[in-house]
Amino acid sequence: MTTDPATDDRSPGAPDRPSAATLRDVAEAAGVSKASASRALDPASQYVSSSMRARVLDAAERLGYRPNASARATTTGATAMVAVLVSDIRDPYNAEIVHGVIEQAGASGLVATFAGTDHGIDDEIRVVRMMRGLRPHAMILTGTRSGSTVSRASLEEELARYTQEGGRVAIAGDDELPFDTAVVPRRRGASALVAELFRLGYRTPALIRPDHDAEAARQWEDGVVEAAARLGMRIGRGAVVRAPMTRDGGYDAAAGLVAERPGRFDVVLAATDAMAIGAMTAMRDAGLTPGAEIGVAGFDDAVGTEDVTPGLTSVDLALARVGAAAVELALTGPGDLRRIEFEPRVVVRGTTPARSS
Amino acid sequence: MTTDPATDDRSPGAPDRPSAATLRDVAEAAGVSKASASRALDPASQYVSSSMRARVLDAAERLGYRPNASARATTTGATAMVAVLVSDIRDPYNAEIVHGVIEQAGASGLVATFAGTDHGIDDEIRVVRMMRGLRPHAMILTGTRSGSTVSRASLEEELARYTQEGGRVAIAGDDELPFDTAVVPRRRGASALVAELFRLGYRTPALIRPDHDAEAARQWEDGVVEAAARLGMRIGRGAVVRAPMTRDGGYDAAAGLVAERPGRFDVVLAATDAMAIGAMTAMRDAGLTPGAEIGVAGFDDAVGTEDVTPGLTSVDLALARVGAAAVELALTGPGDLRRIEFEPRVVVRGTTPARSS
DNA sequence: CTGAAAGCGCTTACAG
DNA sequence: CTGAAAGCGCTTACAG
Repeated sequence: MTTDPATDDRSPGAPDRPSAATLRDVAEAAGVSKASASRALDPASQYVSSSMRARVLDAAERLGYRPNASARATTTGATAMVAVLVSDIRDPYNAEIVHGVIEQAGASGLVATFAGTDHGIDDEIRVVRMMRGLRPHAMILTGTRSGSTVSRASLEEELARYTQEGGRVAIAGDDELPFDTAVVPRRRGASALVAELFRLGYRTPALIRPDHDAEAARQWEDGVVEAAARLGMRIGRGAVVRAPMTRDGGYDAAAGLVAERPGRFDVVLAATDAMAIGAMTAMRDAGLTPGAEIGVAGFDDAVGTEDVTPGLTSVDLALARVGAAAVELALTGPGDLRRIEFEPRVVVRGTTPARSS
Repeated sequence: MTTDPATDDRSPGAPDRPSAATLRDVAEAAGVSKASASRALDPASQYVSSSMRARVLDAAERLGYRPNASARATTTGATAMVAVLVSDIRDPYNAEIVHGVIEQAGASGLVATFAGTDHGIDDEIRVVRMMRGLRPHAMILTGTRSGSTVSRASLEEELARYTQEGGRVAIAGDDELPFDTAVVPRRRGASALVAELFRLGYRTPALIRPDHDAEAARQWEDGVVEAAARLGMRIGRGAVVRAPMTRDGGYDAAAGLVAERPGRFDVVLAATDAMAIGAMTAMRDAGLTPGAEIGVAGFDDAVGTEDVTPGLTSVDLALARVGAAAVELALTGPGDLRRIEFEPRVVVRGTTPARSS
């Protein structure tokens, strides 16, 4: 953080730029003053004769005029833009949130500007600094961040600086930073899933969870365990298996469960859809039909849940809505530390038919 | 295209914005003129005494100064920004390209600005108009576009307008618009895969291709057929099956092949990894081990190829590099209608062991 | 090496 | 309803 401030992002050799049509061009073409042209172009402006407006609009159309957003921004002080900081756009989870952000921003007349922060929290700090120069209306952070406590403090400080300048910050994701947050309802979703399975007649779940301790995994497990306890469902000692968060991880874990605990569970819950799909295959390979003897449910309803047979029961976390909600929070500020959390949607498919208990 | 020009993207009620530190603030704090402060902050500027530069840098750091990118842009004429138009960020294919774009833009000191164009080519035209106002250095278009010929002409016209204003345009994807293009090497990749399989001893491929006629699918099939013909591999009449472009589509197609043409093919090529993974399951269900009796290969090496057992042979299209290359093309213009195409990488895994023919 | 001045393309009081 | 003028925060010749 002691690197040269403000000196690192000069643009590279800008080509000589032929001129685009300018407000003055439009004004001249329409035979009016720049001030009038500006007003005529502003739909919100009241005091404009419709005849002049028509002439100006016509001239603008003819010239292919597009107002220079930068000039406008230096006049008004802020850019019609929301900046999005996303750890990795290739993660389908982030992509879904980002999609919601883009849509909502567009609906609010703002464009979304991105910067990747693949390289951890320090990268994120750097990006916040850079983005500040753009004077966006808001910054949306998404994805989980890892990094030292020191880095986290620096990040918060940099964001605070931005809010002091009038910027708005909102988080789309986990509830871990002191700003307005659209929370991904993981815990709640896991609980809702378990409640639905209970209603369908399931009583003895087995769990396949990631072998790392990410916040997301913990929330899922907490949600499952909490609902199970509340409803009086038993989760046996050996019924929680850790495995790599992949299809094969799910396969191996389920294979183990089927071999070692036959008859001791009536439904397998996996922390991700990919793991659940692996588990389905393992069950097939063991001579079981997913859904027939034992139910299977995934989580996140992101990919492939409808592509398998039978369809995989899962939970739709409405991530695009989370992204959109973050934008709304940011744009309707100030109101620090608000929380928005959607109701996740349990999607019951063929892998969890009702039990005739 | 006859809607009000230039009147549709005024920003919503901008909050009263407390002031951010400004160049004048820095200059005053350092006791120098604005001009000097500006130069001191510009690493490329030669004529600055190091003592003054130090004082200015120090003041900037203290004040948390970030140059106002908009003001700079209105002075220099262009924004340090590349605009990316992407049809759907949730598509992993697009996400991968976009990732490359973000990285490369960042490396060039530019930020990437996005707009989604989910709603087809007309949406894209609208977005180009809007983006023009931002005066980005370049616009990168990615994803396939569908739309009428009229719409396509309008899009080209709008893009031409942008280039006349000094903007640069590059395409990352299919070669279908008259601008510099970083081409996704689908056809070439399919050919390379077939050649590699030939080398491994395979002689009689069966094909599973999507049941729709997207350009991407056609290129894959062309690449396969061409290489097979060149190498003298036989593709029987009934050996090309069309199926939905999903895991289950691949499953059903492969199940059919195994049942109807036993012994008539030694490797199954699927147009996507998802279809190939479905095909693997179908083979297992038919009592075959993928790779043992019959080889399997996917395409695109996007997701899950390493998560299955054995690992799925596939082709890495290096989409992130395609995205990065598009940025480079755009930034090193002008040079109309250049084509860059990378060598795709065939990734041989367990599903296609060498045949002891 | 440094500073005063002009200018980038807008918007917005302020006077008509 | 319309226009002349000032100002937003920068950069860049132009003179020292």
